[in-house]
Amino acid sequence: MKDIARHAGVSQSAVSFALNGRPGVSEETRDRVRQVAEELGWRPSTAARALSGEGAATVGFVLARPADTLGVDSFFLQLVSGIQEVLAERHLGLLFQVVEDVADECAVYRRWWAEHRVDGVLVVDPRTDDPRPDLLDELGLPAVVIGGAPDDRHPGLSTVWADDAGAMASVVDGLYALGHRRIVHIAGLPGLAHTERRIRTLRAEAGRRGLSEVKSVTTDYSDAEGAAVTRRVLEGVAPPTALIYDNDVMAVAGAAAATELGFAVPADVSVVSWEDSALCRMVKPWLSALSRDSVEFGRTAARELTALLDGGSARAVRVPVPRLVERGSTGVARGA
Amino acid sequence: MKDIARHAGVSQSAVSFALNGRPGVSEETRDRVRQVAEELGWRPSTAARALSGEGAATVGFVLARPADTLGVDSFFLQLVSGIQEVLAERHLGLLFQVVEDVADECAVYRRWWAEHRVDGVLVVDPRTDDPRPDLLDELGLPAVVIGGAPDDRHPGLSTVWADDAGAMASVVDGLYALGHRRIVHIAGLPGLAHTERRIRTLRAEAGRRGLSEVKSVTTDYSDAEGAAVTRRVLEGVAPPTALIYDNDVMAVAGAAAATELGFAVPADVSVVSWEDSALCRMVKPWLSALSRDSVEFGRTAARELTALLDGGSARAVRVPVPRLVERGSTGVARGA
DNA sequence: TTTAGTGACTAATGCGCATTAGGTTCACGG
DNA sequence: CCGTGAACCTAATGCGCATTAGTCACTAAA
Repeated sequence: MKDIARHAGVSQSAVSFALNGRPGVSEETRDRVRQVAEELGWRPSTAARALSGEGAATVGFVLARPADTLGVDSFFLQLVSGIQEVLAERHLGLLFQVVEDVADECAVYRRWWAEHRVDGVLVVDPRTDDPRPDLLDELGLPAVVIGGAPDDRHPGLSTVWADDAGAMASVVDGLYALGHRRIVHIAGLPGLAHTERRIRTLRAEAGRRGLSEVKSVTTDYSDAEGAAVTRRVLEGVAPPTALIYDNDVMAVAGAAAATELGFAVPADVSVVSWEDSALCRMVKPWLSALSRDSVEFGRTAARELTALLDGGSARAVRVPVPRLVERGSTGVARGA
Repeated sequence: MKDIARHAGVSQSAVSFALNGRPGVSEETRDRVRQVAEELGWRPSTAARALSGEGAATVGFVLARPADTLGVDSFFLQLVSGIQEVLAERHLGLLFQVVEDVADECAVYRRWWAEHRVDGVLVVDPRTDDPRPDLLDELGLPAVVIGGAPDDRHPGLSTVWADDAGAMASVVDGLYALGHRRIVHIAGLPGLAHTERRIRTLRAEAGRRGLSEVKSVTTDYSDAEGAAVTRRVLEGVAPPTALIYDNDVMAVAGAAAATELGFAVPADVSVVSWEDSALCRMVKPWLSALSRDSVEFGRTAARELTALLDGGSARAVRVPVPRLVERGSTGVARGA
């Protein structure tokens, strides 16, 4: 800025006013300063800006997953991509960190907060009994929870969520209409808010229809567990006629396992994946899947966070209910 | 720091000396200051540190991919995970950005540099005729190129690379030994350095053995193109007996396409994937794949970058040659 | 007894920006 | 002709830290 001031023949303050749209300089001078700044390729030092109270111009994103669990998962990359798109417009940086568990994640938030490193954070994989909302409230760190249900106890946090309950209800509706009465839901990690929501909804739906042979089994989202659970339930007595998998990886692995056991898909057993991706079109038959726009999900979350940073108040935003894309893996229940 | 100074009954300078291990304070005072800092949960403001010449304590990572291409790809997430692991030890942040193309990527580097936002960057997907090394040289931004071959013209850049040439040679060796003479390599994006290296090596190996029916076809890495190219080459006259795919997504899609066309794997056509992941074990038969440790790849790259930041000189590090994991998709060539 | 030296600390400065408090000039009204 | 305000600009300050240049007391050497 000193250089710009010298080149333009004005004081540093004038440069600051000119470049930040503050009053106090003539339009003429403003233009001249702008031009010089342009020529010099000047960009404000984020450090200096941050130091003089402008915030860090950075948003944090922590992914709490053991390194070996980071497998084939298109969701996060797409989510991040959407987040970026919105943040980039505002020249906000995304500070990304992978940690082992939620405790480490909390430590990262504390550190970022103490270091004034981020202006806000995006929280994923909310859990039942989650320590993070309390912490973020305590720290006063603006935050958007992605995938959590609206939560009255944390009025400071925004929430961007998909209606899992509604989606589950519609999936069960569809399967029921096809004659399915024995349904197993191969769920994701226990303790995750959306896992629990889906499980609760499935139970409620089953109860409503008087279906006793409907249950959920939790897993770690891996192909291995997806296949293992599939084998276990299909080898039992009165095996299910429909399987709902909480992600695409397990759905594909599960469908393969079923086929190996001699169960034809969808003649003997229908398969639904709760995540749509190229994976679902890599097996025969193609898997019916709940499709949602993860990139848009990310955009929405980022928009909520920037709104919060702009001083807006927190709110809960519901993204469209995932849509069931019927492909070849769902059909009429055997014997129905 | 002012608070700490007050609580400990010393000057701010003393606090700074004490906490940074500088001489000028007694051990007794140092301990007291440390303790007070601990109690107050103090962490230095990164902005202030950066402003007083300590660097931004941040490393940049740009992924130049159109949003819709960010599909099922375990490589990057694993790579980032490994990078993180090393950076976290040093309390270095990772600034992550997704952009459309290399031109945008260069713009991001320029901006980061001007804003003093990062101390160094990690560059992925190096290309033939890549503008990035020149730019980074010009900016004087420490950088590690991931996946590029050593490059004499940029003595300032470190390189972490895998020996694609060696791996390709060994794959061709193996296939040749199994009697394969007609081999098609379904390569990735043209222009990527490693794509070109593999193509060149394949051609050389074919030439050495006098094989005329060996070729490479470039794609965009998508399952769709993988399948399309597979169909095209298998439907031609004298179809290949072995297919080498540059990633797991195409390998799986290609294997499925081959099966659909009535080509049994591996009886009629052998399939090798250049990327190993859970995907390769989701189809029957399981795919033989070149396996490498992406997490460790990331760790190595991050270590090289931190070495550079510590003032070390640039070097080229070769990671172990990917190992071919023989599974069910490779076999003796029909008629051999 | 003086002097130099050393250990332990404080005061002062600068990093690059935003901002607040002052200045100077000019036009206009009384 | 003075006072007054507006328009435009400059000087000075602070953000939180690292660092350099002192300051002071006390000890060992001369």
